[in-house]
Amino acid sequence: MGRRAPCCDKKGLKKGPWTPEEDKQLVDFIQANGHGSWRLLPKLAGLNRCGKSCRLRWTNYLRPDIKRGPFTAEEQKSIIQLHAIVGNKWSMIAAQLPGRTDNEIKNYWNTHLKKQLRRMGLDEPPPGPTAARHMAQWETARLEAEARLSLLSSSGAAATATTSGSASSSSTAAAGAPMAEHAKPADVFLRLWNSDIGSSFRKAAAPVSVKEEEAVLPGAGDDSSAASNEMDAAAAEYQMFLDFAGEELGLFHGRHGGYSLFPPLDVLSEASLDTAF
DNA sequence: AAGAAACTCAACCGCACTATC
DNA sequence: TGATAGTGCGGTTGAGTTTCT
Repeated sequence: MGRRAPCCDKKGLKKGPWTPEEDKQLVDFIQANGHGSWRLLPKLAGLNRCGKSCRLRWTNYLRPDIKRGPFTAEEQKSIIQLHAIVGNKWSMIAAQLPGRTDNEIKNYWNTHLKKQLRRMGLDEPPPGPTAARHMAQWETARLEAEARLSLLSSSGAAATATTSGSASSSSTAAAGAPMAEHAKPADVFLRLWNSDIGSSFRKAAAPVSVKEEEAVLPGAGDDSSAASNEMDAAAAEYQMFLDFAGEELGLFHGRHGGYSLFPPLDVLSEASLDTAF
């Protein structure tokens, strides 16, 4: 497929921040006519913007169902948990947080959570010999999860077909479309997270990263093999976590972007979330 | 009080995928 | 069947704001 010309290469199209007038024009038009073809929309709505810019503005800012304001503790937890399994699939994560956009979650992750986790020693450690190993564990686990998605997708994911219904795009789900596939409020992720496997994973994850840091410090090194064993154990725990998610709970159903991985947040019991941490 | 540094987040860019012709 | 159009997604940028020195 050849490279496409950028949609905004037309001279004279406005870029940069949207004015309240432009916002109103866009909202009025979409409310009256729907967005239809994004490429045609700006012309029809009388906006001097490219369609892509209009779509972005609408989906990330103007959509009526967008929840503004700070992320709640529950949302933070969900993001962290989901990110641990699916990685930077912001649209998938957003699909589980009604009213939040992928862009918002991505920004929140990059500016708050990443930093927070790093402080706790749970995110990518600083560069070094053990860092590569630590990162490799996480990356391996993440790739495993993605491989499962692809595998299930290519093998038809028969079980999924019965529950997925409308293979709506993640952004549609994020836009508040009803998620028929989640009619049964089975808080699958909580079951996983609260299971023995989830519990042991949680216990293993934090201390290991601290120990692996100590293991590379001069003078702290006579126990490096023990630290290494613990890291292997943590990797194994995480692997079990993923296996359990994929095989026992059927968590990785369907093609990513096509179906939701988990039930929407609003079916999750707040109390269970609190006890999960 | 002022300049520098750090932070935040809306918006843009470019690639990838699907649909259509 | 290949080319093209349309759209979605993740990564990145940069202007505005806040905090620090």
